[in-house]
Order: sequence, then structure tokens, then C-alpha cells
Amino acid sequence: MADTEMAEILYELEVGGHKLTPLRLALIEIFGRQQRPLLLEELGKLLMGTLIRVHRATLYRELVFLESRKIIATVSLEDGKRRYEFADRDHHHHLVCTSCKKIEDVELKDDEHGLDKLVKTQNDFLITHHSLEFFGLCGACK
Amino acid sequence: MADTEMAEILYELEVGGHKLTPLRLALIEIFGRQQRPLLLEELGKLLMGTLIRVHRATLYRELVFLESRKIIATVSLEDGKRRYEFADRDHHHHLVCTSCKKIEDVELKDDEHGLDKLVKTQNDFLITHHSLEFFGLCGACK
DNA sequence: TCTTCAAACGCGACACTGTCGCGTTAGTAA
DNA sequence: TTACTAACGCGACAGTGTCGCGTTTGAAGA
Repeated sequence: MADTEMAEILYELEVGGHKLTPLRLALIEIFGRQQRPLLLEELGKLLMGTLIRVHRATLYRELVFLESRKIIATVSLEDGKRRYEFADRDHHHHLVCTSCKKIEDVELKDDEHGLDKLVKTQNDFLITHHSLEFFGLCGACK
Repeated sequence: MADTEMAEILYELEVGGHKLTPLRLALIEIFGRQQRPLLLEELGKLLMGTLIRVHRATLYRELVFLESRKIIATVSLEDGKRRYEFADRDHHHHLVCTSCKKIEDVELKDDEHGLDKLVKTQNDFLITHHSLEFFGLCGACK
């Protein structure tokens, strides 16, 4: 994450009357650095790397808060477990290795434009966004 | 679901030494009839329509069993809740209404062929399948 | 029809997850 | 330094999913 991006986020929080607490700063830093969706469990481990210890309820509340401010977004993959990732980024998709469970971000070639238009028109449906994940084997597991 | 399809499933179960219990038959019937992913909660309500009452653990075990036999598959949408749907069907995707939460199945136009090829090749990743969901507003909610 | 066997089941226990209310702490501005 | 309130810790709680174990029952054979 670029420093200016970080500064923007912090500025908006301050303007909104929100405190820059150690947990909040640490989470924004972690999400900015990790370019992949994180399980709550993984988040906990990364927090252990800092000196920050918080109650379960506090962490959940903070994630709900960060999501409400569009700083992070929730992602849902095939296993049904909720994951969180940094939100202020280009539209992208995920590659999930079915063997080692590693998740990478991936961008599509230009051809993606119009993906939403592929839907058969008989469905009287106004599409606003989509979610696309690819599953398979990563380089190490092939 | 076609009757022959149903007969095939039951035959394979018998050959595998598995019993055709009331719960199992009811679930296969329900999944065959409902052409959309079902929450555990919705499944419970549909079972109430039959005279079948089972313990929570039994239902979970049965779902795991049916999934292991590829009779049903789990689906995961944006809300992180696990859903189940009949598996023996053509490859398709979902339309999720963000307002009324209704979920429809949808097929793409021919252009879909090659979706897996859109992934930028620098990712040393062997793609086996993908999952694609569209979100927006259905006809009634627009 | 009766017997037999293992698949399937019910039940209770358990750990885990996510949320809530409430009293306390601490970041920020004055 | 003070005051305000966002954020926090804690305990309680309901919901979810799994496990072990003793019991029941579907299905095949006597």
C-alpha cells in the first residue's frame, strides 16, 4: 500500500471523529501489506507478531467497523469461511490452490470487460458486481 | 430432476452398500426439485413439510455424506453462509439479489468458454474449475 | 418370516464462532 | 489538565458444527 493511500485512510478516519487506536493502525497496516484475503485465525496470528492483544469481541467489532468504512471487504470462498481483505484496490479475483489452500490475487486480461454482459438477458436482473474465483493447483503443488 | 437420474443415484447408493433411509430419500428429492442453493435453515423448513424429524447431527452427517458421493455440492456466496445444491447438473452460476436475497441459477452465453484462459499466464497455476456469482437487483426489487 | 450386520440414528457433550450489554479505559481536542 | 466519547475488556449468551457412544433400523440371506 502506498504511503499516500495510508495517509488518506487515516485522514478520513480522523475527520470522521474516529480514534487511531493501536489495534486499528495495526489492522490497516496488516491489510495493506497482505495482498490476499485473511481468515480471522490468520489475522490473529499476524496480530501476535505485534504486541497487541485484544478481546475477541473487540476484534470482531473493529472488522465490522473497517468494513463499514469500506477500508476492508469480506470475501467468501468455496469453503464457506469468511475472509477479510484490503478494499481500496483494483477489481481483482482469486486463485485458490485446492491442495495447500494458498490464495493469490489475480487480474484478468482485458477480455474481462463485459463479463457481466455474458449473462443471458432473459433474466430480468440488474447486475451491479460479480465475484469470480478460480480453483486448481499452484506451482508448488502441481 | 429426471426420473432416470433419480434412479441412477439410488442405484449407485445401493451398490455402494448404503441404505435408502427416509431422510436420505427426502433430501435427494428436495435437492432434485429445488433448482437453487439452500441454506441449512431452508432445508430444515422444507423437511418440516415432510413428516421427517431428525437430530441436528444427523442432518449434518447426511449432508457430508451426500457431498462425499457428489450428489450435492456446497456453494459459498458473499455472505459467508454455506449453502447446498444438487450437484449432478450442468455447469452454471448464480444471480444473487442484494435486496431480497433471492438466488437464481443462470447460464452464460457461449462466450464463457475460455474463462479459465483469461487468467494472466504469469501465474504458474493449473486451473481446474471456477466459481462465478453475479450480484445486483432482481426484477421485483429494481 | 426371522436373523444378522453394519449403516444410520439419537442424544448429550463439547469447542468454536459471533454478538450483546455494560462498566471502564484511553485517544483527542479544548 | 480536563472532558467527552470512541473504543475496549469482560462475561454471558445463542447458534453452529463435530464427536463418541450406545441404539435402531434397512436390507440381505437363512
